[in-house]
Amino acid sequence: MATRTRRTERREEPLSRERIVEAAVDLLDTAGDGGLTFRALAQRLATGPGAIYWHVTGKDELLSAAADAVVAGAMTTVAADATPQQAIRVLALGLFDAIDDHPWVGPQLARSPRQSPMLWIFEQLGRQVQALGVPDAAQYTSASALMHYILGVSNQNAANARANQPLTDRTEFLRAVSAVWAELDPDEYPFTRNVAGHMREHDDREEFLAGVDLILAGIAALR
Amino acid sequence: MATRTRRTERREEPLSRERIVEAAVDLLDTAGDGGLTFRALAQRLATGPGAIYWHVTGKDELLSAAADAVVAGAMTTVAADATPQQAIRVLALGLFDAIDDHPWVGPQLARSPRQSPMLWIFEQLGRQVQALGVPDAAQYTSASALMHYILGVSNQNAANARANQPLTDRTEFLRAVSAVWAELDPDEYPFTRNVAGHMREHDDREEFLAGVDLILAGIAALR
DNA sequence: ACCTGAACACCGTTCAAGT
DNA sequence: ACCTGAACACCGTTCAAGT
Repeated sequence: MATRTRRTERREEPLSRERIVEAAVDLLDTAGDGGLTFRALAQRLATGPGAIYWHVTGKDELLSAAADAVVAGAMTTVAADATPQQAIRVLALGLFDAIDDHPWVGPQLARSPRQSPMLWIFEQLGRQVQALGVPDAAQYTSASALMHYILGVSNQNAANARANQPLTDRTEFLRAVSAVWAELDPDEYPFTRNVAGHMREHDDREEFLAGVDLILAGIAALR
Repeated sequence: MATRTRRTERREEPLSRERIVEAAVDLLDTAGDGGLTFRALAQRLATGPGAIYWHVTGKDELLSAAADAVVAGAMTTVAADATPQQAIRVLALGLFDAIDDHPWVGPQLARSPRQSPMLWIFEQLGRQVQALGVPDAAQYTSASALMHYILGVSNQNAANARANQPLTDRTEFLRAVSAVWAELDPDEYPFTRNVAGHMREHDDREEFLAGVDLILAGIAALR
């Protein structure tokens, strides 16, 4: 008998929801927010645009599924012996990095109709809030504050990165923002001008975690 | 001489950036996120689609300008004799209501290239943070936490309202969410199930303000 | 059951032509 | 300077026809 090929030849694998979503994520990462097209996706999958509709109801479901996949991947590892505070920081950084890698996820999360990825994030954060010993009546508020801060900053960061692709260096980018802010009209933007200096020596992720800690301090004050 | 018409006849006013943006806001409010079309907008302005391009560079600028107009309108009134805490609550509620009235603003704010409306919100909140006596190094973090929480919850609320247009009654809607959450798999969503009950008797705007106060408590802890 | 790809209705944007 | 509207390139989605 002839030797079997070691790994399956990349021959015509059948189309599947999984393969479609995977290709969609790849296309979104590569070609950006407007790059996901049924025609481009079909070409990449070596088929016609109509074929995709057999596995997926439409573009909305496709985007939802793509966001689902990214968020699920970002939330896998939660160390069992971590304190709630540590676990929250790990979750926060995981989301921050995932959204940085997949900038299209942010806008999608809010629009999602069933918004299951957000519910999952809410659940994960809420468990840690519970473990912190927050009284029942304040648990919703606490988890909500953490989630919205985390997603808001992550989105903002991703949008900035997308808008300033030329400046790949992060410190260079922050320096540029700082310079723009320092030039603002002092009568209209006194505060923003004032914090412009702080921006120059500020590390995104540390700054992000400082915000998480601020909210954790607020939560602690509730006990 | 014939009597003059009391108010100017709505005859062919010349096209202007202002009229275009106004019509765009109206169209977005009426027809929803996908309702803003150059053809529909041109029809409403009794002209051709090409005419709009003389006053506006494209759809992105149009959306930015529309969001700008809404945010500017929401941030006008800040009482001079209010405490910083009160001023922050007023700003927060103003944004909450504005985004509730114009649900398309949320997604737009994040995407905005120059994102000037967000900078303006940041500035307004930051001034109050400064007035609270927060040390310089923590002012950025504090204003950022407030802004992202406020915009996140407001967007979420607007997205929910848009998704559940049939249920106009708010308490009815919350009851529905509560019922769905209570039915979640206890192994996968223990926390969310647990707070489902709290949702039934929860007032959106009060809950929203509770979150603002939580962050204010965190800010106070920094002093 | 699953795929193909032409066809439909619609969109943002351009541009020669008008006033 | 400002407006008109046909035309272009592209999109999501459908569907008769194939295997």
